[in-house]
Amino acid sequence: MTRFQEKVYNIVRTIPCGRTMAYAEVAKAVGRPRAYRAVGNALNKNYDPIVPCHRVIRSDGKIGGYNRGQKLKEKLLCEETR
DNA sequence: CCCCTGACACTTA
DNA sequence: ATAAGTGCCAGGG
Repeated sequence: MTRFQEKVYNIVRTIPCGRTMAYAEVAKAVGRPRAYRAVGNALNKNYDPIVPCHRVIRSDGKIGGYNRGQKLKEKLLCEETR
């Protein structure tokens, strides 16, 4: 586990319910505003349920991807954003 | 060390 | 508004 991913997971973990963060936002939080690609990579490799990666969406407001299936991510967001 | 990949973002056509 | 191209960062082979 690299420090980068560790930081990314930490940030994503701080995302409260009904709240979403863009990959760029997380990247800025970790100190790499231009590393949104790496952030997505980290989350993609991450399979830990302790990290609400489904709260992380694209800056466009789109769902983006999810290691468990975007459909599920969309559903989860809808449920908690409710 | 170099090349490829990836859950993105921005610019231009 | 949508599609395609380019730029970016980190990890793995």
